[in-house]
Amino acid sequence: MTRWLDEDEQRAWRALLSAIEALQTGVDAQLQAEAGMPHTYYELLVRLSEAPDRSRRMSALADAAGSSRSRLSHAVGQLERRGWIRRETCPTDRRGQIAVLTDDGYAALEQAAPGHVEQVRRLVFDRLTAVQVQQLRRIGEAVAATPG
Amino acid sequence: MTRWLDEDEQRAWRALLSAIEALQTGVDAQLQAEAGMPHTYYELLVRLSEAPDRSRRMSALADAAGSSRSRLSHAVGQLERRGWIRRETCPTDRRGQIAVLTDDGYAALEQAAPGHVEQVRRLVFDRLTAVQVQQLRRIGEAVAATPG
DNA sequence: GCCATGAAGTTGAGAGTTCAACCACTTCGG
DNA sequence: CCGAAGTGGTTGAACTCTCAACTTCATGGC
Repeated sequence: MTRWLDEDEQRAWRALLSAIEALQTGVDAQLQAEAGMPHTYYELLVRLSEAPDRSRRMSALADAAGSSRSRLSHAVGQLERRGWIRRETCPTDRRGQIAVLTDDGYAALEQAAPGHVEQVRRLVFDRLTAVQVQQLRRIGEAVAATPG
Repeated sequence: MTRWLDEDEQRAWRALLSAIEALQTGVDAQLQAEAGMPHTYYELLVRLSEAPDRSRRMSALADAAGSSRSRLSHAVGQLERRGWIRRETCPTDRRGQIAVLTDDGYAALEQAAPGHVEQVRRLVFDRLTAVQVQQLRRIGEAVAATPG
């Protein structure tokens, strides 16, 4: 006995899917073109830049960026090759790795940020009222909340 | 002179990113596990199933599903190999191709749909009030609207 | 009619993600 | 202490997506 989506839910769901598609394409294309990295990589740099000593344990970084461990490993490998991140072994747990944002990485982030924010504004905030921004936050938080 | 995001925008943006991440992972994992296809493929089957004769020109299908031409070509190739879609050449435009949902494809969709809807409900609608669903629709439509 | 231009689709290579193993190390029960 | 189970992280293969050519066919101006 499947409870199908009613008319309103259907519309909302499809609108959401279209919005997500537009967002991802727009954000990724901009970052790829102007900064040579996908949005997921940008997010990693952001999270690292906000952390104490610009560094974080791999798994903490994965959680903060909403990434799987595997994805993070591959991504950090790539970013390490570019010299934007450096790996250090954790002193208290020899299994652990610590990802550190390098100066070059920080510079890359600083250089990429304005264009990215501009694009986010164009794609999202220029299209919404202040009230809708509040609504969006509530909705986003509800959907993002872990208990699935 | 970059106009950075203010506190509220920042929160809303991050909540949205987390929500999108949770959604994509949840939806894709469910469909992959129970139906052996990613969400983008599922969308293609849905759009075809709704079209007259269960068929559509490639480019119309791409637009309807919010996909690039290239992505669609690859995807239809894959789905054709599974016998879920068939290609026909367009009678009025010899460049054109028409994607047709096969009976097997329709069956696959019918089999996949309940679990998918269930998951969408769990991830989205069970977490929102009716009012929020309306809000979400408005916001989604605003963000999805083409004029970038 | 012809040619330039543009639209419809496809293709292959490169990049990122997932999934399932896997190794190294830590923790916990006995 | 010792072994079992669990945690942290990596790896390679399979898969999907993007981007930039490229082919084929339609169209509009001359």
